[in-house]
Amino acid sequence: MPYFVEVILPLALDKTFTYQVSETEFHFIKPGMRIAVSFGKSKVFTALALETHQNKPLLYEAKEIVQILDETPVVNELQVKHWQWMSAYYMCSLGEVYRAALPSAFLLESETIITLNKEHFSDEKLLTDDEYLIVEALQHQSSLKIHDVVNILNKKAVFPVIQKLIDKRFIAVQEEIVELYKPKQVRYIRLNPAFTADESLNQLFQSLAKAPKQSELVLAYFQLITTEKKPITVKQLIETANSSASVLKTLIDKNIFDDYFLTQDRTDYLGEAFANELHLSEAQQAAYDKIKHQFADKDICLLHGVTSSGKTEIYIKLIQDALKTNKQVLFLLPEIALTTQLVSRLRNYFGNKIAVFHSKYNSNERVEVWHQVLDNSSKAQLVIGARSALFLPFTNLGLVIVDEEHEQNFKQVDPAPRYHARDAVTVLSQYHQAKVLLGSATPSLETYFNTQNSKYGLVELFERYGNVQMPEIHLVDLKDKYFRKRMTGHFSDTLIEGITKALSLGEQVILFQNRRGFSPLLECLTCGHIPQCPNCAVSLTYHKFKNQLRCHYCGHSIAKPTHCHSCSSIDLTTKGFGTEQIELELAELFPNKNILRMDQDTTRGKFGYEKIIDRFQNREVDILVGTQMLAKGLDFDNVSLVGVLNADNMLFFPDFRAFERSYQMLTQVAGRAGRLDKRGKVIIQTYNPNHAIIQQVTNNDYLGMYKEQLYERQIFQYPPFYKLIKMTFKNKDFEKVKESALWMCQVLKQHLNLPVLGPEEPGVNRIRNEYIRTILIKVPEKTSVAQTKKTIRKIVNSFDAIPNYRSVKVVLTVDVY
DNA sequence: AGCACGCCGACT
DNA sequence: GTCGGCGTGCTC
Repeated sequence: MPYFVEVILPLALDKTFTYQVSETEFHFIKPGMRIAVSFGKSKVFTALALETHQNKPLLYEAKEIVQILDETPVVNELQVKHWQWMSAYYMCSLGEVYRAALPSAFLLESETIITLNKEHFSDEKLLTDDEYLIVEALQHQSSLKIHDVVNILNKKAVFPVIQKLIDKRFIAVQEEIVELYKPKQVRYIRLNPAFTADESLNQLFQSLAKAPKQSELVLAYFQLITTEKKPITVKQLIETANSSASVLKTLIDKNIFDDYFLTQDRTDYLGEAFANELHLSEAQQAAYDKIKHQFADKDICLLHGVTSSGKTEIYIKLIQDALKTNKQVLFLLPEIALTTQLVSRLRNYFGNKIAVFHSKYNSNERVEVWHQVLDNSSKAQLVIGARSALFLPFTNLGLVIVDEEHEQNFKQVDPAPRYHARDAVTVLSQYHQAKVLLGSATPSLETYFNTQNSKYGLVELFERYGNVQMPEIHLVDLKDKYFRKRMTGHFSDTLIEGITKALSLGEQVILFQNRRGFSPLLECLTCGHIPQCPNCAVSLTYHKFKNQLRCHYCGHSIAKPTHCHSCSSIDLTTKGFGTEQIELELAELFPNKNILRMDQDTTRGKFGYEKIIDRFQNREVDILVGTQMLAKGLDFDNVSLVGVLNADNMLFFPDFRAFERSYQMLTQVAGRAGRLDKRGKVIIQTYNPNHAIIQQVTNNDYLGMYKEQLYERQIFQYPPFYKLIKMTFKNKDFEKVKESALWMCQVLKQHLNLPVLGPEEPGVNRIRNEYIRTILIKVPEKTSVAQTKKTIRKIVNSFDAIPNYRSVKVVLTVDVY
């Protein structure tokens, strides 16, 4: 009776695959183990075992597996269940979820390596030119990768050539699996056991009498071993003895010391928890009590606390509670950049129990955290991370905190699975019967709606920590200011006065400029020509710092032209304004002040972001200019003024969430103002001071915004009343995209009996040389979303069966953010 | 998805 | 005549 294993592959294929295994393997394999399998002609993939069985496939001969990669499962049942939900809900393959879930070091790479076959040498005259080239290359270097062969032959289709060479027995091919994960090794030192007796020890010191450096080191070793009572690292020893590696090497060569290696967890934190007693303010304590109360009969609770209300302390208290019951805690943040600040704060309370996990961590570190979570290690009782942290192999999750719950960053846009971490983690927590706390000063409409219909609990905290007052918000009417000529560049006299005053008091200023939709362009004064991206339907953006024009969609860049490409005129001017220009204007207005800019360009480096924040916190900088990055949960203690240069461009962004977003953004930015001893001030420059959103921001009227927006959402059929499923069509051929999207739209309308919008041509209708069309499907609450998705899936399948449309890429996005 | 096979246009 | 374009089918 043959044995089989059912596996998933990290590919966008919507099925499982069956491989044959031996009886021993059959009994060894457990679901959740990784198995290397060969798939297709020449590739080896890391598959994941789902189950073992003995049902021989009828239609094909199952291949044998290459090898089992794990001793014990690295993925648990709850995860697979969660992946299955994700794949169904977000309309992607299980393989895509699998690929997203595992750290890349877990998904082994296969690299075909070819070597010269020395045993069997035929006549070289039998070789074609291509074949000869390969054989010749192999005489210089012992092995070649497929990639090298591609370069040598300067063509892609190298397999036939290689195949012929194999047939002629000139070369051999081996598939080698490279284990990417190598735990970090730490070098330790110990005294040769021969010297442990007192006598031999004396002899040792005598023998070293003429080598003071060496005896010093040995002494230091004894000193260390008594104080540390644990293995001594080489680094430690050299540092303590203030010695050098060469002295130690001599001692090792003399067989006095032995060195050895141990793997270390590189995510180790050396400090200890301060065992700080957490002190909650009255308001915080009350909120904490209410959350506890809500958790008694609700699994999900929203903590709606104004900016700087001290939500973190409440989180800490709740985490402490969960950890006391030996449960794992997951803390999700919208942005990696925010983890540093938070982690250092939480370390004070949880010391070594914290593990950090996000995609910027290198693969080794991620694998370590994965193992710690899998083993329910004490080092990962609290996991802090960006959205991908929800894929960790939790076995015993007790509490999930989603901070800044409203952030759109929680939604993954590309590639599949296009999931929203807040929503996905909600489902996961149900499997674990864990509680979820969502926190925000400006909750998303969806979440707040769920508190109003009693799905979620709601706890409000309307008092700032330490009784700091909410900032006072001033509106500046730009139309009026321009009319009265009170503007200097993009600065109104009011804003300039505000900045001057704050700076004179030694306080810091934050200026916010949302660049979106309004970037500096290069325009020809003679013919009006604006340089465009050759690959995308957008104008190129001018970057003064690098003196080049860049495309924000595909990254294409050219040096700043000296002549107009259209009419050769040399009269070129920049138009529009972004952070860079604001920074320049500021330098002219306040020549003696330190100004720093924070945006995607300045935070690019490894710790670019941290460096800027650090300098600002250390008060080395007087004015910080930045984009939306500034709005995200950063706390500064000396900022008395926040200026918004133009509140309008985000207000009129063509998106059903534009108003909600603007409210959130402005409120969050405004929240950066204020100090313990002084009420903060916010100056918002706008052309629409009477706009409802601007007014609601000014009056801190979340509820007003909520009600008004909710009403609009209901009338215009948007979330939370309707679920949105977006279809995006992409192809190099403009007509093909147009026609295929139209076909899809008609068929959808026929079969769904739901509002189907489009096909629409987006504002930027071409990115990376591909034309784009979109269709939006609106699914009302009462309609079964699952059923609708099935129907859509079927229609997409028949779409793919149309020869002419096959090459059109169709991307499905469930829940559009 | 990726990849190879196979069938038609623009050049050495 | 070949190189290389992309349409087609398949992967256990």
